[in-house]
Amino acid sequence: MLSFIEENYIKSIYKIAEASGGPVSTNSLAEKMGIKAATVTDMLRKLSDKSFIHYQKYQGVTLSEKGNNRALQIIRKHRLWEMFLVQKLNFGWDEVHEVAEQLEHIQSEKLIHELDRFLDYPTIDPHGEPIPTASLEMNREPVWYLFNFRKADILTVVGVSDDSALFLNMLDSLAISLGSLIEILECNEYDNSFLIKLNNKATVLISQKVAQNLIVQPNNDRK
Amino acid sequence: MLSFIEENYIKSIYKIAEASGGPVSTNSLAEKMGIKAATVTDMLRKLSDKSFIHYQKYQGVTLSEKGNNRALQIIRKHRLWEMFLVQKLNFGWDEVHEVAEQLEHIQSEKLIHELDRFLDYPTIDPHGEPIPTASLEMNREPVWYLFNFRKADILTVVGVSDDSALFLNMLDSLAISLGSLIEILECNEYDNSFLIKLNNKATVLISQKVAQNLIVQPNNDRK
DNA sequence: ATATTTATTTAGATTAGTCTAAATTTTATT
DNA sequence: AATAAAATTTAGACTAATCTAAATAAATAT
Ligand SMILES: [Mn+2]
Ligand SMILES: [Mn+2]
Ligand SMILES: [Mn+2]
Ligand SMILES: [Mn+2]
Repeated sequence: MLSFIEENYIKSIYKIAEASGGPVSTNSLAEKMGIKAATVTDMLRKLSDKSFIHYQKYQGVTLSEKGNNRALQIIRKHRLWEMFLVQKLNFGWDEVHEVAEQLEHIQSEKLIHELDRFLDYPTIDPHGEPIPTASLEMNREPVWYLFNFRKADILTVVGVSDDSALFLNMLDSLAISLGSLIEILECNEYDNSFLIKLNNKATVLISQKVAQNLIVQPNNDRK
Repeated sequence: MLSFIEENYIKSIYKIAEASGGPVSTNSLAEKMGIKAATVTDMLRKLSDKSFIHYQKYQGVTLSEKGNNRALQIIRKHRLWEMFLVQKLNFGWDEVHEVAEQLEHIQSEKLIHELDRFLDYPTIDPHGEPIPTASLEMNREPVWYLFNFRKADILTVVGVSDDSALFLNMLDSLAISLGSLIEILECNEYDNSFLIKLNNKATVLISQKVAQNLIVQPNNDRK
Protein backbone atom coordinates (compact mmCIF):
# COMPACT_ATOMS: atom_id res chain seq x y z
CA MET A 1 0.00 0.00 0.00
CA LEU A 2 1.14 3.49 -0.85
CA SER A 3 0.22 6.54 1.21
CA PHE A 4 -1.59 9.47 -0.39
CA ILE A 5 1.70 11.33 -0.21
CA GLU A 6 3.67 8.63 -2.01
CA GLU A 7 0.98 8.52 -4.70
CA ASN A 8 1.25 12.27 -5.14
CA TYR A 9 5.01 12.02 -5.67
CA ILE A 10 4.49 9.38 -8.36
CA LYS A 11 1.84 11.48 -10.06
CA SER A 12 4.08 14.54 -9.98
CA ILE A 13 7.01 12.62 -11.46
CA TYR A 14 4.71 11.44 -14.24
CA LYS A 15 3.43 14.94 -14.97
CA ILE A 16 6.87 16.53 -15.07
CA ALA A 17 8.29 13.73 -17.24
CA GLU A 18 5.31 14.03 -19.57
CA ALA A 19 5.98 17.74 -20.06
CA SER A 20 9.77 17.56 -20.35
CA GLY A 21 10.46 14.15 -21.89
CA GLY A 22 13.62 13.44 -19.92
CA PRO A 23 14.36 12.40 -16.33
CA VAL A 24 12.92 14.47 -13.51
CA SER A 25 15.16 16.59 -11.29
CA THR A 26 14.92 16.78 -7.53
CA ASN A 27 14.39 20.53 -7.69
CA SER A 28 11.58 20.39 -10.24
CA LEU A 29 9.72 17.93 -8.02
CA ALA A 30 10.31 20.05 -4.94
CA GLU A 31 8.99 23.10 -6.74
CA LYS A 32 5.92 21.35 -8.15
CA MET A 33 4.97 19.89 -4.78
CA GLY A 34 5.76 22.99 -2.75
CA ILE A 35 8.29 21.24 -0.49
CA LYS A 36 12.04 21.33 0.02
CA ALA A 37 14.54 19.46 -2.16
CA ALA A 38 15.96 17.63 0.87
CA THR A 39 12.54 16.15 1.56
CA VAL A 40 12.29 14.98 -2.02
CA THR A 41 15.64 13.23 -1.82
CA ASP A 42 14.44 11.19 1.17
CA MET A 43 11.27 10.16 -0.62
CA LEU A 44 13.10 9.27 -3.84
CA ARG A 45 15.25 6.82 -1.91
CA LYS A 46 12.10 5.29 -0.44
CA LEU A 47 10.26 5.02 -3.75
CA SER A 48 13.39 3.55 -5.29
CA ASP A 49 13.53 0.89 -2.54
CA LYS A 50 9.94 0.03 -3.39
CA SER A 51 10.96 -0.02 -7.09
CA PHE A 52 8.44 2.53 -8.30
CA ILE A 53 11.27 4.63 -9.75
CA HIS A 54 14.76 4.40 -11.19
CA TYR A 55 17.00 6.69 -9.22
CA GLN A 56 20.73 7.44 -9.33
CA LYS A 57 22.11 10.11 -7.05
CA TYR A 58 22.46 13.46 -8.81
CA GLN A 59 21.06 11.98 -12.05
CA GLY A 60 17.35 12.62 -11.61
CA VAL A 61 14.59 10.08 -11.61
CA THR A 62 12.34 8.15 -14.02
CA LEU A 63 9.29 6.01 -13.32
CA SER A 64 9.69 2.24 -13.52
CA GLU A 65 7.09 0.17 -15.36
CA LYS A 66 5.40 -0.35 -11.99
CA GLY A 67 5.55 3.36 -11.18
CA ASN A 68 4.21 4.35 -14.57
CA ASN A 69 1.22 2.05 -14.19
CA ARG A 70 0.49 3.43 -10.77
CA ALA A 71 0.63 6.98 -12.13
CA LEU A 72 -1.81 6.10 -14.91
CA GLN A 73 -4.18 4.47 -12.42
CA ILE A 74 -4.22 7.62 -10.30
CA ILE A 75 -4.76 9.85 -13.33
CA ARG A 76 -7.55 7.55 -14.51
CA LYS A 77 -9.28 7.85 -11.16
CA HIS A 78 -8.74 11.61 -11.02
CA ARG A 79 -10.29 12.22 -14.43
CA LEU A 80 -13.18 9.80 -13.96
CA TRP A 81 -14.09 11.52 -10.70
CA GLU A 82 -13.89 14.92 -12.39
CA MET A 83 -16.27 13.62 -15.04
CA PHE A 84 -18.63 12.33 -12.35
CA LEU A 85 -18.65 15.67 -10.55
CA VAL A 86 -19.42 17.62 -13.72
CA GLN A 87 -21.91 15.23 -15.28
CA LYS A 88 -23.80 13.98 -12.23
CA LEU A 89 -23.26 16.48 -9.43
CA ASN A 90 -23.58 19.84 -11.19
CA PHE A 91 -19.99 20.91 -10.58
CA GLY A 92 -18.40 23.48 -12.88
CA TRP A 93 -15.19 22.52 -14.67
CA ASP A 94 -13.33 25.00 -12.49
CA GLU A 95 -14.56 23.38 -9.26
CA VAL A 96 -13.70 19.73 -9.74
CA HIS A 97 -9.93 19.55 -9.52
CA GLU A 98 -9.55 20.07 -5.78
CA VAL A 99 -12.11 17.41 -4.89
CA ALA A 100 -10.68 14.99 -7.46
CA GLU A 101 -7.28 15.43 -5.79
CA GLN A 102 -8.84 13.76 -2.75
CA LEU A 103 -10.99 11.18 -4.52
CA GLU A 104 -8.14 9.93 -6.73
CA HIS A 105 -6.63 8.17 -3.70
CA ILE A 106 -9.66 6.06 -2.74
CA GLN A 107 -8.69 2.38 -2.97
CA SER A 108 -11.28 0.11 -4.58
CA GLU A 109 -11.03 -1.77 -7.84
CA LYS A 110 -14.75 -2.27 -8.00
CA LEU A 111 -15.50 1.38 -7.27
CA ILE A 112 -13.55 2.69 -10.21
CA HIS A 113 -14.73 -0.05 -12.54
CA GLU A 114 -18.37 0.68 -11.72
CA LEU A 115 -17.85 4.43 -11.89
CA ASP A 116 -16.44 4.01 -15.38
CA ARG A 117 -19.52 2.03 -16.41
CA PHE A 118 -21.87 4.50 -14.71
CA LEU A 119 -20.34 7.34 -16.76
CA ASP A 120 -20.53 5.21 -19.92
CA TYR A 121 -16.78 4.81 -20.40
CA PRO A 122 -15.78 8.41 -21.12
CA THR A 123 -12.52 8.98 -23.04
CA ILE A 124 -11.85 12.61 -22.13
CA ASP A 125 -12.34 14.50 -18.90
CA PRO A 126 -14.14 17.87 -18.49
CA HIS A 127 -10.94 19.73 -19.39
CA GLY A 128 -10.46 17.82 -22.64
CA GLU A 129 -7.72 15.55 -21.27
CA PRO A 130 -7.71 11.84 -22.17
CA ILE A 131 -8.80 9.28 -19.55
CA PRO A 132 -6.66 6.13 -19.40
CA THR A 133 -8.72 2.98 -20.00
CA ALA A 134 -8.99 0.11 -17.49
CA SER A 135 -5.92 -1.41 -19.19
CA LEU A 136 -4.19 1.98 -18.80
CA GLU A 137 -4.09 2.95 -22.46
CA MET A 138 -4.64 6.57 -23.40
CA ASN A 139 -6.09 7.65 -26.72
CA ARG A 140 -3.51 10.36 -27.23
CA GLU A 141 -4.62 12.11 -30.35
CA PRO A 142 -2.47 15.11 -31.20
CA VAL A 143 -3.59 18.18 -29.30
CA TRP A 144 -3.58 21.68 -30.77
CA TYR A 145 -3.46 24.87 -28.79
CA LEU A 146 -4.86 28.23 -29.86
CA PHE A 147 -1.21 29.30 -29.87
CA ASN A 148 -0.49 27.00 -32.85
CA PHE A 149 -2.85 28.88 -35.21
CA ARG A 150 -2.86 32.18 -37.03
CA LYS A 151 -4.90 35.03 -38.40
CA ALA A 152 -8.27 34.11 -39.92
CA ASP A 153 -8.26 30.56 -38.52
CA ILE A 154 -11.57 29.45 -37.06
CA LEU A 155 -11.50 27.12 -34.07
CA THR A 156 -13.62 25.38 -31.47
CA VAL A 157 -12.50 25.16 -27.84
CA VAL A 158 -12.32 21.49 -26.83
CA GLY A 159 -10.25 21.60 -23.65
CA VAL A 160 -7.56 23.19 -21.49
CA SER A 161 -4.16 21.96 -20.43
CA ASP A 162 -4.15 23.83 -17.11
CA ASP A 163 -6.98 23.00 -14.76
CA SER A 164 -6.08 25.38 -11.94
CA ALA A 165 -9.02 27.31 -10.55
CA LEU A 166 -7.16 30.52 -11.35
CA PHE A 167 -7.07 29.73 -15.05
CA LEU A 168 -10.58 28.35 -15.28
CA ASN A 169 -12.04 31.34 -13.46
CA MET A 170 -10.24 33.56 -15.94
CA LEU A 171 -11.86 31.66 -18.83
CA ASP A 172 -15.24 32.05 -17.18
CA SER A 173 -14.76 35.79 -16.92
CA LEU A 174 -13.74 35.90 -20.60
CA ALA A 175 -16.91 33.86 -21.33
CA ILE A 176 -14.82 31.10 -22.94
CA SER A 177 -16.04 27.55 -22.37
CA LEU A 178 -15.94 24.11 -24.00
CA GLY A 179 -17.51 24.49 -27.42
CA SER A 180 -16.83 28.21 -27.79
CA LEU A 181 -16.23 29.31 -31.39
CA ILE A 182 -13.09 31.39 -31.96
CA GLU A 183 -12.02 33.35 -35.02
CA ILE A 184 -8.50 34.75 -34.86
CA LEU A 185 -8.60 38.42 -35.87
CA GLU A 186 -5.00 39.31 -35.08
CA CYS A 187 -1.77 37.71 -33.82
CA ASN A 188 0.36 40.36 -32.13
CA GLU A 189 4.04 39.58 -32.54
CA TYR A 190 4.98 42.09 -29.90
CA ASP A 191 3.63 40.12 -26.91
CA ASN A 192 2.26 37.02 -28.67
CA SER A 193 -1.26 37.95 -27.69
CA PHE A 194 -4.28 37.09 -29.82
CA LEU A 195 -7.27 39.21 -30.74
CA ILE A 196 -10.23 36.91 -31.28
CA LYS A 197 -13.92 37.06 -32.11
CA LEU A 198 -15.86 34.88 -29.70
CA ASN A 199 -18.98 33.04 -30.92
CA ASN A 200 -19.27 35.64 -33.71
CA LYS A 201 -20.01 38.29 -31.12
CA ALA A 202 -17.58 39.86 -28.66
CA THR A 203 -13.99 40.76 -29.56
CA VAL A 204 -11.55 39.68 -26.88
CA LEU A 205 -7.79 39.95 -26.33
CA ILE A 206 -6.08 36.74 -25.19
CA SER A 207 -2.61 36.68 -23.64
CA GLN A 208 0.13 34.28 -24.75
CA LYS A 209 -0.29 32.29 -21.56
CA VAL A 210 -3.97 31.73 -22.14
CA ALA A 211 -3.39 30.90 -25.80
CA GLN A 212 -0.87 28.24 -24.79
CA ASN A 213 -3.36 26.50 -22.53
CA LEU A 214 -6.50 26.51 -24.67
CA ILE A 215 -6.97 23.26 -26.59
CA VAL A 216 -8.87 23.83 -29.85
CA GLN A 217 -9.95 22.05 -32.99
CA PRO A 218 -9.73 23.80 -36.35
CA ASN A 219 -13.03 24.37 -38.19
CA ASN A 220 -11.33 25.01 -41.54
CA ASP A 221 -8.40 23.23 -43.19
CA ARG A 222 -5.56 25.62 -42.41
CA LYS A 223 -2.78 24.41 -40.16
CA MET B 1 -8.74 20.63 9.74
CA LEU B 2 -8.92 17.19 11.31
CA SER B 3 -6.94 14.23 10.02
CA PHE B 4 -8.69 11.03 8.97
CA ILE B 5 -7.45 9.50 12.20
CA GLU B 6 -8.85 12.25 14.41
CA GLU B 7 -12.18 11.93 12.60
CA ASN B 8 -12.19 8.19 13.25
CA TYR B 9 -11.66 8.74 16.96
CA ILE B 10 -14.62 11.13 17.05
CA LYS B 11 -16.79 8.71 15.15
CA SER B 12 -15.82 5.85 17.47
CA ILE B 13 -16.60 7.92 20.56
CA TYR B 14 -20.00 8.71 19.09
CA LYS B 15 -20.74 5.06 18.31
CA ILE B 16 -19.73 3.77 21.72
CA ALA B 17 -21.66 6.53 23.51
CA GLU B 18 -24.69 5.81 21.34
CA ALA B 19 -24.62 2.16 22.37
CA SER B 20 -23.88 2.66 26.07
CA GLY B 21 -25.45 6.01 26.93
CA GLY B 22 -22.75 7.10 29.35
CA PRO B 23 -19.22 8.47 28.98
CA VAL B 24 -16.73 6.48 26.91
CA SER B 25 -13.78 4.72 28.55
CA THR B 26 -10.24 4.76 27.26
CA ASN B 27 -10.21 0.98 27.06
CA SER B 28 -13.43 0.69 25.07
CA LEU B 29 -12.05 3.13 22.52
CA ALA B 30 -8.74 1.30 22.34
CA GLU B 31 -10.54 -1.99 21.79
CA LYS B 32 -12.91 -0.62 19.14
CA MET B 33 -10.09 0.98 17.19
CA GLY B 34 -7.65 -1.88 17.55
CA ILE B 35 -4.95 0.25 19.20
CA LYS B 36 -3.43 0.52 22.68
CA ALA B 37 -4.96 2.45 25.55
CA ALA B 38 -1.84 4.61 25.95
CA THR B 39 -2.26 5.81 22.38
CA VAL B 40 -5.87 6.70 23.06
CA THR B 41 -4.90 8.76 26.09
CA ASP B 42 -2.56 10.89 23.96
CA MET B 43 -5.25 11.51 21.36
CA LEU B 44 -7.90 12.34 23.97
CA ARG B 45 -5.68 15.09 25.31
CA LYS B 46 -5.29 16.42 21.77
CA LEU B 47 -9.02 16.30 20.94
CA SER B 48 -9.75 17.94 24.29
CA ASP B 49 -7.31 20.78 23.47
CA LYS B 50 -9.20 21.25 20.20
CA SER B 51 -12.45 21.14 22.24
CA PHE B 52 -14.09 18.30 20.36
CA ILE B 53 -14.50 16.36 23.62
CA HIS B 54 -14.94 16.83 27.37
CA TYR B 55 -12.20 14.87 29.08
CA GLN B 56 -11.20 14.46 32.74
CA LYS B 57 -8.36 12.12 33.57
CA TYR B 58 -9.61 8.66 34.63
CA GLN B 59 -13.26 9.73 34.12
CA GLY B 60 -13.83 8.82 30.49
CA VAL B 61 -14.84 11.12 27.68
CA THR B 62 -17.96 12.67 26.10
CA LEU B 63 -18.34 14.57 22.85
CA SER B 64 -18.76 18.33 23.03
CA GLU B 65 -21.42 20.04 20.92
CA LYS B 66 -18.73 20.63 18.32
CA GLY B 67 -17.58 17.00 18.48
CA ASN B 68 -21.11 15.67 18.23
CA ASN B 69 -21.78 17.73 15.12
CA ARG B 70 -18.59 16.53 13.54
CA ALA B 71 -19.52 12.91 14.28
CA LEU B 72 -22.94 13.39 12.69
CA GLN B 73 -21.37 14.96 9.60
CA ILE B 74 -19.07 11.98 9.17
CA ILE B 75 -21.92 9.49 9.67
CA ARG B 76 -24.03 11.46 7.19
CA LYS B 77 -21.29 11.22 4.59
CA HIS B 78 -20.67 7.54 5.31
CA ARG B 79 -24.31 6.58 4.86
CA LEU B 80 -24.88 8.76 1.80
CA TRP B 81 -21.85 7.19 0.11
CA GLU B 82 -23.12 3.70 1.00
CA MET B 83 -26.42 4.61 -0.60
CA PHE B 84 -24.65 5.86 -3.71
CA LEU B 85 -22.62 2.67 -4.01
CA VAL B 86 -25.69 0.44 -3.73
CA GLN B 87 -28.09 2.48 -5.82
CA LYS B 88 -25.82 3.76 -8.58
CA LEU B 89 -22.77 1.53 -8.69
CA ASN B 90 -24.23 -1.97 -8.26
CA PHE B 91 -22.54 -2.68 -4.93
CA GLY B 92 -24.07 -5.25 -2.59
CA TRP B 93 -24.97 -4.12 0.93
CA ASP B 94 -22.14 -6.26 2.25
CA GLU B 95 -19.54 -4.55 0.05
CA VAL B 96 -20.10 -0.88 0.76
CA HIS B 97 -18.85 -0.35 4.29
CA GLU B 98 -15.13 -0.58 3.63
CA VAL B 99 -15.23 1.90 0.74
CA ALA B 100 -17.51 4.26 2.68
CA GLU B 101 -14.91 4.25 5.48
CA GLN B 102 -12.60 5.95 3.01
CA LEU B 103 -15.12 8.21 1.29
CA GLU B 104 -16.55 9.58 4.55
CA HIS B 105 -13.39 11.65 5.01
CA ILE B 106 -13.51 13.54 1.70
CA GLN B 107 -13.78 17.26 2.45
CA SER B 108 -16.23 19.18 0.28
CA GLU B 109 -19.46 20.85 1.34
CA LYS B 110 -20.70 20.99 -2.22
CA LEU B 111 -19.89 17.36 -2.91
CA ILE B 112 -22.03 16.04 -0.09
CA HIS B 113 -24.83 18.50 -0.76
CA GLU B 114 -25.00 17.50 -4.42
CA LEU B 115 -24.68 13.81 -3.63
CA ASP B 116 -27.67 14.12 -1.30
CA ARG B 117 -29.69 15.74 -4.09
CA PHE B 118 -28.49 13.20 -6.66
CA LEU B 119 -29.78 10.37 -4.42
CA ASP B 120 -33.03 12.27 -3.84
CA TYR B 121 -32.49 12.97 -0.13
CA PRO B 122 -32.58 9.42 1.26
CA THR B 123 -33.44 9.03 4.97
CA ILE B 124 -32.06 5.54 5.60
CA ASP B 125 -28.94 3.83 4.33
CA PRO B 126 -28.74 0.36 2.70
CA HIS B 127 -28.55 -1.26 6.15
CA GLY B 128 -31.70 0.47 7.41
CA GLU B 129 -29.83 3.04 9.50
CA PRO B 130 -31.01 6.66 9.51
CA ILE B 131 -29.05 9.29 7.54
CA PRO B 132 -28.58 12.64 9.33
CA THR B 133 -30.01 15.54 7.31
CA ALA B 134 -27.95 18.53 6.15
CA SER B 135 -28.86 20.20 9.47
CA LEU B 136 -27.70 17.02 11.25
CA GLU B 137 -31.06 15.82 12.44
CA MET B 138 -31.80 12.11 12.43
CA ASN B 139 -35.30 10.70 12.05
CA ARG B 140 -34.84 8.20 14.84
CA GLU B 141 -37.98 6.19 14.75
CA PRO B 142 -37.95 3.32 17.25
CA VAL B 143 -36.18 0.32 15.83
CA TRP B 144 -37.28 -3.28 16.45
CA TYR B 145 -35.09 -6.30 16.22
CA LEU B 146 -36.19 -9.83 15.38
CA PHE B 147 -35.13 -10.59 18.95
CA ASN B 148 -38.00 -8.43 20.31
CA PHE B 149 -40.73 -10.64 18.83
CA ARG B 150 -42.22 -14.06 19.53
CA LYS B 151 -43.84 -17.17 18.12
CA ALA B 152 -46.25 -16.60 15.24
CA ASP B 153 -45.22 -12.99 14.64
CA ILE B 154 -44.82 -12.08 10.99
CA LEU B 155 -42.11 -9.57 10.09
CA THR B 156 -40.34 -7.84 7.23
CA VAL B 157 -36.58 -7.28 7.30
CA VAL B 158 -35.89 -3.53 6.97
CA GLY B 159 -32.27 -3.29 8.10
CA VAL B 160 -29.34 -4.50 10.15
CA SER B 161 -27.49 -2.89 13.05
CA ASP B 162 -24.15 -4.54 12.25
CA ASP B 163 -22.72 -3.80 8.84
CA SER B 164 -19.57 -5.89 9.08
CA ALA B 165 -18.86 -7.99 6.00
CA LEU B 166 -18.85 -11.07 8.24
CA PHE B 167 -22.44 -10.53 9.29
CA LEU B 168 -23.74 -9.47 5.91
CA ASN B 169 -22.13 -12.45 4.19
CA MET B 170 -23.83 -14.66 6.73
CA LEU B 171 -27.19 -13.10 5.85
CA ASP B 172 -26.50 -13.66 2.19
CA SER B 173 -25.77 -17.33 2.81
CA LEU B 174 -29.04 -17.59 4.81
CA ALA B 175 -30.78 -15.89 1.85
CA ILE B 176 -31.98 -13.08 4.11
CA SER B 177 -32.07 -9.61 2.57
CA LEU B 178 -33.91 -6.28 2.88
CA GLY B 179 -37.59 -7.02 2.36
CA SER B 180 -37.44 -10.69 3.33
CA LEU B 181 -40.63 -11.97 4.95
CA ILE B 182 -40.16 -13.82 8.26
CA GLU B 183 -42.64 -15.89 10.24
CA ILE B 184 -41.42 -16.95 13.68
CA LEU B 185 -42.10 -20.68 14.09
CA GLU B 186 -40.30 -21.20 17.39
CA CYS B 187 -38.35 -19.26 20.03
CA ASN B 188 -35.92 -21.60 21.77
CA GLU B 189 -35.40 -20.52 25.36
CA TYR B 190 -32.39 -22.76 25.71
CA ASP B 191 -30.05 -20.70 23.49
CA ASN B 192 -32.39 -17.86 22.45
CA SER B 193 -32.30 -19.04 18.86
CA PHE B 194 -35.24 -18.57 16.49
CA LEU B 195 -36.73 -21.01 14.00
CA ILE B 196 -38.26 -18.99 11.17
CA LYS B 197 -40.03 -19.52 7.87
CA LEU B 198 -38.43 -17.36 5.20
CA ASN B 199 -40.59 -15.88 2.43
CA ASN B 200 -43.13 -18.65 3.07
CA LYS B 201 -40.60 -21.18 1.82
CA ALA B 202 -37.45 -22.40 3.57
CA THR B 203 -37.29 -23.04 7.32
CA VAL B 204 -34.15 -21.57 8.86
CA LEU B 205 -32.59 -21.49 12.34
CA ILE B 206 -31.32 -18.08 13.45
CA SER B 207 -28.89 -17.62 16.37
CA GLN B 208 -29.42 -15.08 19.15
CA LYS B 209 -26.65 -12.92 17.75
CA VAL B 210 -28.23 -12.71 14.34
CA ALA B 211 -31.66 -12.07 15.85
CA GLN B 212 -30.26 -9.15 17.81
CA ASN B 213 -28.91 -7.48 14.70
CA LEU B 214 -31.79 -7.91 12.26
CA ILE B 215 -34.05 -4.84 12.14
CA VAL B 216 -37.64 -5.78 11.25
CA GLN B 217 -41.11 -4.32 10.96
CA PRO B 218 -44.12 -6.26 12.20
CA ASN B 219 -46.72 -7.24 9.58
CA ASN B 220 -49.41 -7.95 12.21
CA ASP B 221 -50.35 -6.05 15.35
CA ARG B 222 -48.63 -8.11 18.02
CA LYS B 223 -45.85 -6.54 19.96
C1' DA C 1 41.72 24.66 -16.11
C1' DT C 2 40.08 27.11 -12.17
C1' DA C 3 36.79 29.30 -9.86
C1' DT C 4 32.13 30.28 -9.03
C1' DT C 5 27.42 29.18 -8.99
C1' DT C 6 23.70 25.93 -8.88
C1' DA C 7 21.75 21.49 -7.80
C1' DT C 8 21.63 17.81 -4.84
C1' DT C 9 22.49 15.15 -0.90
C1' DT C 10 23.58 14.52 4.04
C1' DA C 11 22.98 15.57 8.92
C1' DG C 12 20.26 16.76 12.55
C1' DA C 13 15.76 18.38 14.32
C1' DT C 14 10.43 18.41 14.56
C1' DT C 15 5.52 16.72 14.57
C1' DA C 16 1.86 13.16 14.29
C1' DG C 17 0.63 8.80 15.45
C1' DT C 18 1.84 4.73 17.26
C1' DC C 19 4.11 1.23 20.58
C1' DT C 20 5.90 -1.12 25.29
C1' DA C 21 6.80 -0.93 29.99
C1' DA C 22 6.29 1.29 34.29
C1' DA C 23 3.67 4.20 37.47
C1' DT C 24 -0.62 5.72 39.23
C1' DT C 25 -5.53 5.89 40.06
C1' DT C 26 -9.94 3.67 40.45
C1' DT C 27 -12.73 -0.28 41.33
C1' DA C 28 -13.59 -4.69 43.32
C1' DT C 29 -12.74 -8.23 46.86
C1' DT C 30 -11.71 -9.93 50.94
C1' DA D 1 -10.44 -0.75 55.69
C1' DA D 2 -6.87 -3.06 53.53
C1' DT D 3 -5.52 -5.46 49.69
C1' DA D 4 -5.78 -7.12 45.04
C1' DA D 5 -7.16 -6.40 40.37
C1' DA D 6 -8.31 -3.58 36.58
C1' DA D 7 -8.19 0.68 34.14
C1' DT D 8 -5.74 4.56 32.97
C1' DT D 9 -1.94 7.60 32.50
C1' DT D 10 3.03 8.66 32.10
C1' DA D 11 7.60 7.93 30.25
C1' DG D 12 10.43 6.77 26.69
C1' DA D 13 11.03 5.02 22.05
C1' DC D 14 9.96 4.34 16.93
C1' DT D 15 8.47 5.53 11.97
C1' DA D 16 6.82 8.64 8.35
C1' DA D 17 7.02 13.01 6.53
C1' DT D 18 8.63 17.20 6.90
C1' DC D 19 12.12 21.17 7.84
C1' DT D 20 16.89 24.02 8.10
C1' DA D 21 21.67 24.23 7.63
C1' DA D 22 25.85 22.30 6.07
C1' DA D 23 28.46 19.45 2.86
C1' DT D 24 29.27 17.78 -1.62
C1' DA D 25 28.75 17.11 -6.57
C1' DA D 26 27.72 19.01 -11.17
C1' DA D 27 27.35 22.71 -14.29
C1' DT D 28 28.81 27.23 -15.80
C1' DA D 29 31.76 31.06 -16.38
C1' DT D 30 36.00 33.11 -16.40
MN1 LIG E 1 -7.67 17.86 -12.47
MN1 LIG F 1 -3.52 14.02 -5.24
MN1 LIG G 1 -21.19 1.35 7.15
MN1 LIG H 1 -13.44 6.04 8.82
